[in-house]
Amino acid sequence: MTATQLGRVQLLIMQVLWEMGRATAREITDAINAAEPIAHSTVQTLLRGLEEKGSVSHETEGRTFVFVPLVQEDKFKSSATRDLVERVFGGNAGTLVAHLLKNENVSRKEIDEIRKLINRRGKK
Amino acid sequence: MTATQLGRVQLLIMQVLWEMGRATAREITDAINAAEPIAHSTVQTLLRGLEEKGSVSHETEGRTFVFVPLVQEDKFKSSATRDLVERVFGGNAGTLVAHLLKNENVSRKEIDEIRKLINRRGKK
DNA sequence: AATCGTCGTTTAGTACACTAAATTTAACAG
DNA sequence: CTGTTAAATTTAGTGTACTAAACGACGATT
Repeated sequence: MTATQLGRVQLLIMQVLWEMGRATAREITDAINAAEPIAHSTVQTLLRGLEEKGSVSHETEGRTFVFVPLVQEDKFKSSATRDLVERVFGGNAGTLVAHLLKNENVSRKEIDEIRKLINRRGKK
Repeated sequence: MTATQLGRVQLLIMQVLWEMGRATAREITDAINAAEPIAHSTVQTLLRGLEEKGSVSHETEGRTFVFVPLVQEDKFKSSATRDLVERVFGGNAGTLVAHLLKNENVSRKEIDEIRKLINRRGKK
């Protein structure tokens, strides 16, 4: 069950909220506009959709809506990752990592990070 | 550029083709039906869409179409993986692995596999 | 030869993400 | 009190994935 399914732009909105903690529709529009053009009306519509889905909530502050994320970033990452592992890599996370190492350009620095993590995990 | 974008059921079809190498529409329908119900007509429609996109091709064998995959499985996996890393993990593959180890239930067996891979890579 | 079943093809409809224009609502300056 | 501005809300249009019913071709069976 992929409870936390987000579209591309919806994810952008959530990322702004995760980073800022709370934000108005206008602030979100501006933040996204720094990277790519988007209409304010679009952001508002998507926020309503996200609120319907239970991904965000809003508080009325004076006369403007301040939106806050309800879905946790980690929860979403888990959902997205599990989805990829399940659908593309037959449910085996190791296969995904193998693919990363073999076919994707992973920097030496990233590899070192991974080795550290895996060794720490091995000690337990 | 996410050239190789596939829907959920389209991916199922491709997986059948990747596994079998070549298959008729009927064979694909049967294979998917083993796991979940799907109408033969749906499979046929999706195959046409996949052919339009250039993901598959067909050869006429007697009076039936035999479909073959054009897109390579590895290419697709790369595309899907890169998409996740880019959109969800800020372009850092190490972050994805860190997430896997921290938040997903990865079996000891899979962890051993990963360690082997990473150590072999480290030697270079 | 007539009909039957199996294909591929055409057409239609639903659902959803995304986009944005149009409308309404609310504060506030003058 | 009234006009301007900026916000929220409503409404509508587009693209795409998915689903499947309806149609047509064609060899096989009788």
